[in-house]
Amino acid sequence: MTIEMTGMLEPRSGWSADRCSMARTLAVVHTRSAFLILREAFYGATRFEEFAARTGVSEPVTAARLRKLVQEGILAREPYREPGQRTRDRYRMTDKGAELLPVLVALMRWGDRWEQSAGAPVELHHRGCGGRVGVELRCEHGHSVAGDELALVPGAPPPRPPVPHLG
Amino acid sequence: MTIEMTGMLEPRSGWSADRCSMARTLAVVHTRSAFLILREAFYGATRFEEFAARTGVSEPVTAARLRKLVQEGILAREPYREPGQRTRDRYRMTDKGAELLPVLVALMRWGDRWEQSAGAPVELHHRGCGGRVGVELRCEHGHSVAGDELALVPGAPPPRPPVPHLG
DNA sequence: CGGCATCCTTAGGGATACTG
DNA sequence: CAGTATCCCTAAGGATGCCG
Repeated sequence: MTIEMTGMLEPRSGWSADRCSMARTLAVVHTRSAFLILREAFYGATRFEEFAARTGVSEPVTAARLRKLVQEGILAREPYREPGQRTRDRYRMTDKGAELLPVLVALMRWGDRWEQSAGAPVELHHRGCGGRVGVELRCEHGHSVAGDELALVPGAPPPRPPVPHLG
Repeated sequence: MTIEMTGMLEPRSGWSADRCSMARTLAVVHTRSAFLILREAFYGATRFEEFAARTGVSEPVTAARLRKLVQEGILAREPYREPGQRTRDRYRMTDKGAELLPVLVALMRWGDRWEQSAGAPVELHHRGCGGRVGVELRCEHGHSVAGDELALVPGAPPPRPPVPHLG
C-alpha cells in the first residue's frame, strides 16, 4: 500500500525533513514521556504530582516535559487557589494541545489491535450512542478514505528568499 | 477538554504505562527516524538508499531502524531481482505497518495546522473526489465524535497469574 | 505540594571509513 | 548498491536529595 503521487514532487523540495509537517510535529512531541503526560492531561490530570504518579515518569523528567509542553503552547500553566488553601499551579490543555487527540487515539487503537493479545485495556466510547470510537481517514466531502485512495499533491510552495529585482 | 471516565478506573490498574496501548505502540515506534522511514515507505520507497536519502537519516541509523521495523513485522524484507541485474533486497509495508497510516496522517495534519505558517507543504487528497483528507474521530455507528463526547471505559481485565486452588 | 540540582546509564543519531 | 564498524556527541530518563 503506497500513496500515489501526482504532480511534480521531486525529493527534498517540499516534503523534505525540514518542511515535513510530520517531522515538525515530532520535533514538538516525540518522547514517550510527553505522550504519556498528554494522555493524562486528556484523562483529566492537572497537577504535577498527578502527571508524575499516573504516568510513572520520574519527577525531573515530568518537570522538564511540562515545561516544554507549556513552552510549545500545548499546555497552559495557571495558578489557582482553593478556598483556604495556598496558591497552587495547574496545567490545562490548550486548543493546540486538544487537537493532538487524534494522534493519541490513533496510537492507542493501533496498540489495541497489534500489541494487545488479550484485548484493549480501556476503550473510548461515544457518549450517548455508546459506540466504540476509533480514528478514520476522511475527506472534506465526508467520504471515508481507504489508504489506497490517497493521492499526494504539492501544497504551498517552499518559502524563497525574496529576489532583489532591478528597477 | 478532558475525557469523561465511567466505571471504576483506579490509577495504574488497566491503563497504567505497561498495559496502555499507546505506550505499547510507542515502544515499537517512537523515534523520529522510524516515523520518517515509515513516511517514505508510504510514499513508495522500498530500497535502503531511498530511505536514507529521502529521509536524510544517516545510513547506520537507517539500517538499525529498518532492522527494528522488520523485527516488529511492520516492514518485510524480501529479495527481488530485476532482469539482468543481481539480487537486491527491498522493504515492503506489511498490513500491520499499513495500519499505522492514521497515526502518520494525524501527526501530519497537526503539523500543517500548528507548525506551518505558510500552509501545508504537501496535501493528501481523495482520488476521484479530490477532497482534502484528514483524520477524524468516529464511532462504530458512523457518528463523527467530538473530543468532549468521549467516555473512557474499562476494557479487558488485566491478566492475572492463575490462582492455584485446592481440591 | 511542586518542583530543581546532581549524577548516572542508556538510546538516538551523525560522520567517516570500510566491506560484499 | 546495501549495508557494517567505529567513534563521538547529545538527549532521554531514572535515582536521590534538596528547596520554597
